[in-house]
Amino acid sequence: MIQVTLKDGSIREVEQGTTIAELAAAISRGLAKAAVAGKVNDKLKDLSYPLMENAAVEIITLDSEEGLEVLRHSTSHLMAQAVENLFPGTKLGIGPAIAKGFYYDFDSEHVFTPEDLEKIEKEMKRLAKENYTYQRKEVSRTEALDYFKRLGENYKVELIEGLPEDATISMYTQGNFTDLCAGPHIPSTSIIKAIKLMSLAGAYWRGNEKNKMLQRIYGTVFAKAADLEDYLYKLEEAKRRDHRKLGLELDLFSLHDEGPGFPFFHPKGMVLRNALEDFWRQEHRKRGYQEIKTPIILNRSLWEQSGHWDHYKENMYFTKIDDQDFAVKPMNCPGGMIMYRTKLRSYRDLPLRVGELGLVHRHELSGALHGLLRVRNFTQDDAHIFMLPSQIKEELLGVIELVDTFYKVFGFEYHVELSTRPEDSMGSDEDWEAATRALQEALEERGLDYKINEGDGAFYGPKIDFHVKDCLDRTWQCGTIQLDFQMPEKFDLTYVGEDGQKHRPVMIHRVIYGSIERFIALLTEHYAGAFPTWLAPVQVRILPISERHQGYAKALAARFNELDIRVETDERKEKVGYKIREAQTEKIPYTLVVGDQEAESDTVAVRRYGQGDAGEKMTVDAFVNLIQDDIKNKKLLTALA
RNA sequence: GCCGAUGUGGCUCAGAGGUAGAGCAGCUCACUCGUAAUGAGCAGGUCGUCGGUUCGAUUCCGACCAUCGGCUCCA
Repeated sequence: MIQVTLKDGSIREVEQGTTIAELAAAISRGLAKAAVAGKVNDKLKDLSYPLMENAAVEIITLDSEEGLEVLRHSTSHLMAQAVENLFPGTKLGIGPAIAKGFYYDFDSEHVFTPEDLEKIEKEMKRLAKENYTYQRKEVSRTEALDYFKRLGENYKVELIEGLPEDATISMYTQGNFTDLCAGPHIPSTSIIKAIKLMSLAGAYWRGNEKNKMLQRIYGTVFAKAADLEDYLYKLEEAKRRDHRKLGLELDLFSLHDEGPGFPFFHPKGMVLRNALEDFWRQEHRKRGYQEIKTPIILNRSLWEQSGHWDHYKENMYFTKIDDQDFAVKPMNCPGGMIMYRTKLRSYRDLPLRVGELGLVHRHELSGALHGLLRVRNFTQDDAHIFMLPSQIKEELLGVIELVDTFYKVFGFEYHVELSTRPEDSMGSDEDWEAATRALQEALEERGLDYKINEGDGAFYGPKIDFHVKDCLDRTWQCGTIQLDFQMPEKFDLTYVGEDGQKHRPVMIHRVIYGSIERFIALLTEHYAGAFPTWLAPVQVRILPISERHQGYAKALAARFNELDIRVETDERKEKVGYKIREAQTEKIPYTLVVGDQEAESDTVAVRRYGQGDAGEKMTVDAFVNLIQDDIKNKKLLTALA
């Protein structure tokens, strides 16, 4: 007999060789039915895995993310099986589970079409009903290689050859289909029901653009149909929130063939931008930042000095002026360096916090452009902090606090990643280590969890990235803090220390919004276009009921305008219902209906966005107090879109 | 940049080898109206661009441009 410790801490004695499935059955019938896999000493295993010694065992069901992951992975095999049945000779790439589904990469002469997806899905459903079991077989390296070589599965062969010497190589078979796979898998295909193939895409073999592009089919699967429907509904909701769609509908910005990736901001988009920038200036002023503006175009020599010429050239735009080479800035820092050098700095001046809302241009690949989220010119809410080495941690903490303050105001969740030295970089190992350690210490002192991205740092220093989560659960890098020992060196920046000698300052590059354009996109999707009052392009719209109320409406508008409340009057000869509908469509936070009753008593009938009531009557003063409080406190709208 | 799809009036979309239609928006007129669409009329497009096939193409073919979904990259 052996002892197994279950998730709840209880210990059970079972025969040696008992499988996880049998263990589940011994615990309860329900569990046996729901079980799809098991976890032995924290390692995922098949239900058929025999327990040979004392271990901690957990039964995995489809209620958990891990269970779904197993299901999704197994479904990707099922899809590959269907594809092989329908399109014999298709070569297999890889087919993992991903966040909300799975994919499989195929290499086929045949170019898959959306109609094929329907056929494949149908075949998958047919195969699922066949109730094939997923059978694991451990094989030797030679056996595995022989098998896949015989089938001409060269990608699988490449994978096997890349496996470490001591790796256990396993293959899984369901029906007529066998795939190289570490597992685990669900016991049988009949569990797979709520499936949908989603889309087709090209994907490079092993993610390397030098390799052949394979055809990737994305699909998803859930434990039950209701979950799948819910997921599809959320995708629809996300489409409704798409900032490209809302940006057009709300007249915020536009993109044109004449300037791919170079957005045009409309008056309403500018109001939003300016509100974000005003808030930014205010918060930065409070924290001792100064603001500067450096040129867009600067001489080649500067970019050579900064290292951009060597490390960032592919992303830059160039031009010639009077026969000399110039570059359009892709970053603001070199300009900031020049600024620092305009006078002799003392240690008493440090830390020097210098902000710049700087317009940068970067050549992005045409296929990467995406609304305002990925553009070719954007405004970074940049700042460079020049400081003494002893001030590093405190300054880092200051920036982290600032980022947190900002994101909280918008109600964004975020997570943090730390990126270390990339291959193409400059500087000494010691500097990089010191910089990385400083970032790490600041994060730890702040008590923030973080993920490490090896080799993902900027070419001049390691960085902390802040990733904001949007309504589609996509994450976007917004804020970033980069610690830099290189630029001060390259530009020979100095300060005079207490000892009267020149010393080298350390520098931080950082952004909070990241890019104003991207941040606007995120906000648009996050709020579904219903911006909180402090950001709303139009905060109040006044609707006179008939022409004779226009005078009162205009007088009110003038009053609000004086108070810096963004107001519009809808004087069209339309019914109130029509105007209300339009105001709601435009997601204006406050709509004021004014007729005889209001005009006589200096009151307004207030209707808030998304709250379908007739609106409460209040005096104009009371309304002013209400909206000013709303604006001042940057209140989030509570109503849904 | 790469793979695939798409590209028709401001917006959403229909259409067919013979030289284009709808709804919304816009404009005009009537209605002066109390919380999500009043009615009628008018106007608006060299069907992404450039070539080719054809008696004839916006419709078929090719190239290019842009957009969309991914890959790669990144604020």
